[in-house]
Amino acid sequence: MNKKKVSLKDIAEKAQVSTALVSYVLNGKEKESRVGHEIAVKIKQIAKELNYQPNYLAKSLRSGKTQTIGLIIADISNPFFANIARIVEDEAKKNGYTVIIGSSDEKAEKSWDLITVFLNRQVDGFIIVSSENSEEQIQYLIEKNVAFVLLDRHFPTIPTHFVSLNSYKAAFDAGVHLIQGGYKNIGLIAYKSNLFHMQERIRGYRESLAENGIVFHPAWLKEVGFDTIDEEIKIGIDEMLASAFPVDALIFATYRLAVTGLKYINALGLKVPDDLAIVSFGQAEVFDLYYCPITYVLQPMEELGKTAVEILIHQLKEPHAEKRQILMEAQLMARDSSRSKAAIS
Amino acid sequence: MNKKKVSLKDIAEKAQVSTALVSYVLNGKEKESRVGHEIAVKIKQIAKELNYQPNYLAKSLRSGKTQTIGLIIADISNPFFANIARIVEDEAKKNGYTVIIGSSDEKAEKSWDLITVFLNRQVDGFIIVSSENSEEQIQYLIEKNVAFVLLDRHFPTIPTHFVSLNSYKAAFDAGVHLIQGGYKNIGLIAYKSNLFHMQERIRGYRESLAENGIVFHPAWLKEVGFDTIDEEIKIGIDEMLASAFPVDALIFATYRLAVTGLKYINALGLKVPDDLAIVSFGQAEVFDLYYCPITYVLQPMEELGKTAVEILIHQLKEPHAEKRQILMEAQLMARDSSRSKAAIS
DNA sequence: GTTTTTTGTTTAATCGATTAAACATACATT
DNA sequence: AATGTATGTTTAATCGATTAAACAAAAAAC
Repeated sequence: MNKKKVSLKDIAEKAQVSTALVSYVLNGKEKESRVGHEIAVKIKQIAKELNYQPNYLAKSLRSGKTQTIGLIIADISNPFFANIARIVEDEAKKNGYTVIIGSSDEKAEKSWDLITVFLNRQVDGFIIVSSENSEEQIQYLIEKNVAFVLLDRHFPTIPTHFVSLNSYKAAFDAGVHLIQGGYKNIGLIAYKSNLFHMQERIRGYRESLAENGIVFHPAWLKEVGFDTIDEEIKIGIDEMLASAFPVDALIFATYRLAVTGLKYINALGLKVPDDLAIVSFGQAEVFDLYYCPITYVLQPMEELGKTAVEILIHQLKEPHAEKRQILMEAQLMARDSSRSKAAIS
Repeated sequence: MNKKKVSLKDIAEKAQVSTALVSYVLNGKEKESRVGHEIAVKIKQIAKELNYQPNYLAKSLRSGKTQTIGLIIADISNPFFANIARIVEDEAKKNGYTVIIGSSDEKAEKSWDLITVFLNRQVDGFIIVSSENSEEQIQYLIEKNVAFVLLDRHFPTIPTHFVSLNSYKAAFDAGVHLIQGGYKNIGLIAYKSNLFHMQERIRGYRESLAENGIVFHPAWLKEVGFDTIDEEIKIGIDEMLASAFPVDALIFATYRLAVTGLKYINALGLKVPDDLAIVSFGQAEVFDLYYCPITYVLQPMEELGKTAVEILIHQLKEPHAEKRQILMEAQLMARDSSRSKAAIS
């Protein structure tokens, strides 16, 4: 990284003026600072000639702003989050911000680390997809007066800005969709997590049964641990199928659960949807490629990401505006994996 | 972002010494700068008490180093690159570096943008997955004496550090594998690209045929444009099947081509591998989930990513060491989609 | 023809950390 | 006692940009 970069001073010298003038001109403050017109033109010309690029570090040091956003996501290897990351990055760039991304891998500890590192890097604010038990981190940010928005997951008891999905409604719709298709014994595989959005998915599912007069059986709900999904999903599916009321349809509460579950369903030789109908949260190419396209809950990723950026940037400008809390609606994309029982020969 | 941060000066005042001493002590230079022992202890203690965190901006401005790496990948929505990104990030962090990621979406223009933005942000160096026709960018970096490593793709005519895959060998192996399985009419779907790794995949494929006495037919090779893969793949597959020598096996040169191609193969109602055997580059969950697990070329992602970081960091320490150019070997993971013809009933 | 205003430009402090060089003691050497 | 050598510590410049305040010269006001 050689070739000493062009600095304000270089321009100043070449134009035979002080750096102050150069700074005023290049920041469009000629008017307020009443810079002479010819000089202003000259400075602009020299700046262009030398291809001057201001030094962000110096700027940031002075201003206390880095024009950088820290994005902490729960799992970069999940295509949903990878996509969100890309959207956030694009949107931020449009607004003159750079994004630094970190993946917490669903671990509160890693997310603490990232917060520390990013704060050290003087990010202007955060967009966070929270992991379980990270409430104290959020409290910490609030106390420190750091700007942030929660994305995709939020804590109903902590007043923060957030943009997430109406998980209750989405799960409810998924349940109703299956019931209307003639399925009666509907299972749900979710994460064992106290995260609000997960609890809401469970609640929505149960409510869909209740409201349609279907008695819920405990074997139909399996909550699996993050670190043991492979084994637990197998156990869960086995139990659902072997129960006194064997399931004929199954909802997966996340993309990863679906992928793992479907592998096992394949291994068991079950035919979707004849033996088992499927609806899943999250979307991905996988669902298209499956021999029987998978019905899924379409999350408005583009909007989620863009809105998060928008809220954060607005917050940076007006730190004390009231909290914006947005719940977006998902859309159920019905495909073959949940086609009506009547339609199955 | 309130609560004025603790600075060196704060510590200095509290300890009644100059900032110089504080700096020496906290940077472990007590010995060289012969700082008094009691004072050193006192300073450390106060620093801990106040939970002092140095200001990276100031440090960087002074030192000219930001401890930041710019990672430019070709496509963040491709799980292969998303994974690489994660590996690079982890490895960099272990070495005290932060990574800023940008996706060029296979466009040279976007990649130019990213280079400019990242240089402005004073990254110490780059790890780049080049897009087509970006040679001049590479030349520019060389001229500017910027540290960088090419990852996964390189330009054989430009002397740079790089870590990539032995694409020729991998494609050759894929061809041989199919031939040994009894397949004789083998097609390849690749990108229409002058990128070296793509040309090498084509060369390896053709060589595998040639070396086994199979006459290559032009209809067997389809090169599709980045922006028109959907349509072109359909055309390509149609032509391969309708040709005078209809293919009984197909190699996809990348993950994305495979996903798109398999969708079409599904739509055509072809059975893998009975009607058509498949081998693909890249790996992903999709390949496990397919009704018939897909044979793929396993790239040593972990090593690719780690080595790239290692080379870059070494380069930052010793800018003039000779170029390290590494070609790693892929491993063919044989699965059902290419099982031997003899084994098919 | 002073005084005041306006216009145009420079000076210097600042952001926070680093570090060469200067300074000030104490101790050792002859 | 005079000089030299360690041992501690402070001063001040530096990285590059911003900006309040000081300054100077020209134009307007009385």
